[in-house]
Amino acid sequence: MDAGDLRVFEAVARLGAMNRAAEELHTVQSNVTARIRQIETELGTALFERHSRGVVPTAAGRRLLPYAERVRLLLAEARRVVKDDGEPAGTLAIGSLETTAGLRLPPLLAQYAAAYPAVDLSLVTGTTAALVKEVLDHRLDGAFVCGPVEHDELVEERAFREELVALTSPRIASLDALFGERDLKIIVFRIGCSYRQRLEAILAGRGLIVTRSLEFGTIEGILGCVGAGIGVSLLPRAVVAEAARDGRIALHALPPAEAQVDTVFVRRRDGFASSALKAFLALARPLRVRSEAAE
Amino acid sequence: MDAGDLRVFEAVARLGAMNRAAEELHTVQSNVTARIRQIETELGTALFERHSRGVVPTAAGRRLLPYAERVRLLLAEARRVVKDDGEPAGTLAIGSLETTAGLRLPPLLAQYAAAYPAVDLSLVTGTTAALVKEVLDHRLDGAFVCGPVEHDELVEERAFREELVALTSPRIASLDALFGERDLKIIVFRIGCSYRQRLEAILAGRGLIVTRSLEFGTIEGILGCVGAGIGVSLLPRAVVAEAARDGRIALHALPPAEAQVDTVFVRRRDGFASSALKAFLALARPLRVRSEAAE
DNA sequence: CGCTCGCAATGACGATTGGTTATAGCTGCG
DNA sequence: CGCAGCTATAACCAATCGTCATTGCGAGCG
Repeated sequence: MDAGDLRVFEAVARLGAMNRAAEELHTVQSNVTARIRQIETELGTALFERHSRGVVPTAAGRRLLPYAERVRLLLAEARRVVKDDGEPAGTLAIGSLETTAGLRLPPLLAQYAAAYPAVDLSLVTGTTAALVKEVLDHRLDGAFVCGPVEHDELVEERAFREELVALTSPRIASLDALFGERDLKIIVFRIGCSYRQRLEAILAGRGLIVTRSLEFGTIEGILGCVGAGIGVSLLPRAVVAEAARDGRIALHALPPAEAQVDTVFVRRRDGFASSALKAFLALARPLRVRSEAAE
Repeated sequence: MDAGDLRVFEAVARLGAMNRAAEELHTVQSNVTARIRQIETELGTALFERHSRGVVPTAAGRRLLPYAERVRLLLAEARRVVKDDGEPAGTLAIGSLETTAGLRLPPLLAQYAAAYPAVDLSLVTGTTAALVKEVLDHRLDGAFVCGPVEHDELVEERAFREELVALTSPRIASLDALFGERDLKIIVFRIGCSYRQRLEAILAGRGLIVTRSLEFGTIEGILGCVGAGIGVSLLPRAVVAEAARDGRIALHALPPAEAQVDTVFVRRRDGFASSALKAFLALARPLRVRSEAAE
């Protein structure tokens, strides 16, 4: 039983059929059958129950499955470690909330890309929950998300502290004045956006229950909608300061307990941090200090 | 690069020569050379510097080395997990201090052996430091050692609480009376015995500096030597109670802070606990309660 | 009931890889 | 220089792996 065996085993277990596994592995069914049988005889245990519609793992197979993934991940990590000679290189996949990506990251990313041209840097945006999952599944090296996360397998460090402000149409003088409005909606980036729950809680604290919502993919979309009086949103102050100066929207400060939100950088605790990631952290950490000092 | 490749890589790195690695792997040198070269071309990096007297790992090779072991351990664990159907079976290697092995374990081991005849149980004795190392190196499933250990990779739970008593010849009325003795020695099981440091500290606290020591492999040896007035020892009360009743030696109680010692059971935190080990823990835990209640 | 569909098992065969043998080349040492 | 100890390389052999074609089996369906 070596790494190759476990790869075919994993494919069969996941797809539930040697046929499809063979297809995915770019080989033929008989080959998969033979290798599975070989592993089974080597281990002295049946790993699958064969049925006419496919195969299902036996208890032993279910026990083996997690090891197939662990071995795969470990070998992949070994390859990366061997190639990583301390000079940041290769790929670095970072995740971020939409607002953080727009507000805080551009200078950081530009600086990083200039300093380490050998790194293939990629940035994906998403919600906190989605990004955390991506990090856990080894698809992202790390992510800026809404903290705290407090997950056993992750290590997090505070990156930025934002002041959230409520956004409304310029016609609205204060949050309390929202009571008169009809058909009010919560306007957020996406379903599952981290700020959404917080906004709902803030409004609920003022006696406003708003269940309908709109999702946008861009800041501009949110600003336009809020300005038109369609709803209320919650965003970091710095993101919307300009729009407020232009009179397109009104900002409503919140008490610190409601306004303060920490953006944390999460990464996996286990395994190894590539040189590319280490360099990124080294570049990002000073920002955190500056951000704290600015308050 | 699969598991087999890593095994030959590991042998070459450890032995510092493809020649000797080939011998250990029961193959020939050219084969080892070829596989190493193949891994190197696959990874695109040299893993060894070749010299006329052998090979030394490059920086990349040194980075890869720990992964070779981790993959090996992970695959070995996978095999065990597959075979482990919940019914305790296979091997169970337990370590223990000599005194614990003699005093506490016999009924436990007998009970375990009777309840789980399918398990090939083995017990080795040694010092705390040696046993901890054996556990860390996967050579023991767990060990009873002198606590606390407080190692990141280990989980420990208190098993027994012993009262240590000082042993002297019957002629000595108290520890303070030792001042008159000449050529006094510390008598312990072995170099590195966990109780040795404690005994030295206890004597030092009474103004006695004893640097010479004797080591024995059996309780009887220690008792004989102590009884003959050659030295002083420190052992759990229960171990030596009978000898004291017979008048062969004198016991000297110590204040609780010095006398109390916890015997803890340590095992690796990571990985998995075999059914054989789980069953052992299930059997051992009630003993702990009884031991505490007896105080 | 018999047909077909989807899937696994099997056996024969070619391709690729891994292992073996023998030999050459390098380096430090007496 | 020649020896000892090591690695590199080429040629050959064996085992494994992958492929193709075929068989067998159970489920679903007309």
